[in-house]
Amino acid sequence: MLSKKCKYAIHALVYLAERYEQGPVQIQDISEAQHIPKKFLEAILLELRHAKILESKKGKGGGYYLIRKPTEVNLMQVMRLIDGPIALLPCVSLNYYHSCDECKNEKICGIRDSLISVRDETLKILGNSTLAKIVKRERLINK
Amino acid sequence: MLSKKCKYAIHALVYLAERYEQGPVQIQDISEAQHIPKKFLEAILLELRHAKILESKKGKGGGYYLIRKPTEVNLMQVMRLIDGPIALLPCVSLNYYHSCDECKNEKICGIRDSLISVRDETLKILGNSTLAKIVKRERLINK
DNA sequence: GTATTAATCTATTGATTTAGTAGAGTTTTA
DNA sequence: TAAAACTCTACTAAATCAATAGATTAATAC
Repeated sequence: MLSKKCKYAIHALVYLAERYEQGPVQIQDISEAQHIPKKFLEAILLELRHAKILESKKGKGGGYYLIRKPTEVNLMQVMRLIDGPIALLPCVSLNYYHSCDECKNEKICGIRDSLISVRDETLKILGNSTLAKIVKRERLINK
Repeated sequence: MLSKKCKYAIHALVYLAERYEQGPVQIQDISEAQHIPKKFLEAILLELRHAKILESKKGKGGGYYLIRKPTEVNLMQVMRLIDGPIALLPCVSLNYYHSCDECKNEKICGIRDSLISVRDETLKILGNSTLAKIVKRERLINK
């Protein structure tokens, strides 16, 4: 399961993608529209800024905005950033690999095969789910 | 990520599947072979018994054994039992569904589509990963 | 029928993670 | 220089995870 933090991050990013290249959006605005606790959201947006997905502007007229194209930000990136590994076990993780201490020999483990398949299928779908596609989908539904 | 509990459960079940219809296996035996803390393993095996996957026998010559065919127990069942939902959000879960309180309208949510795809692909792979197949895989590797 | 073996049940615990909150500080703009 | 808005540090309550301890019950062998 994704953490609430991650779900909030995705919703905030989709919200910002809808307003791409339309100037900074205030935390308050996102917080109210998406029902995300403001202080919690502040921390999340900061993290996305540090990851160079967002940029911010201080002072009046300030706020947050996307600095990558909505076609270039996907759910795989966001989930990895906020929640860490996508794989179901550390020993099949590409970005957060470490071996299971209780396994003597990883090569002999019969469950890794299945978990590698799950990982690869999941990454394929999430890597393909860009903010642009999500925004498009929501606009289609609303028509 | 799977909990350690779930990983332990899977390893214990694979161990018992290797010994299917060969009489009860003691907790101590599984615990040592798979490097699982004994007391923790006790609780896990009890849970698997309550789920009617295992049965136990007390006293001398006692232990745990599979009461379902290894072809009829798969990773999807075990993960759901021990860790709960497989879906990435409660609002796309088949067995543990509940709506996101902050979403006004689920139909309009553009991220659900992707998460439903992830869920379906994951279930397909895990549902197909039976203990029998895992045991077979390990035997092949060992040859 | 008693000793031994092995699962069962109840309960508690420490560490970590999650989901926030509080409040002072800094930067920008009007 | 006041107001707006992000930034940073620190703290906290609750839940979950990963066990551990110890007394109890049931089955078997002798």
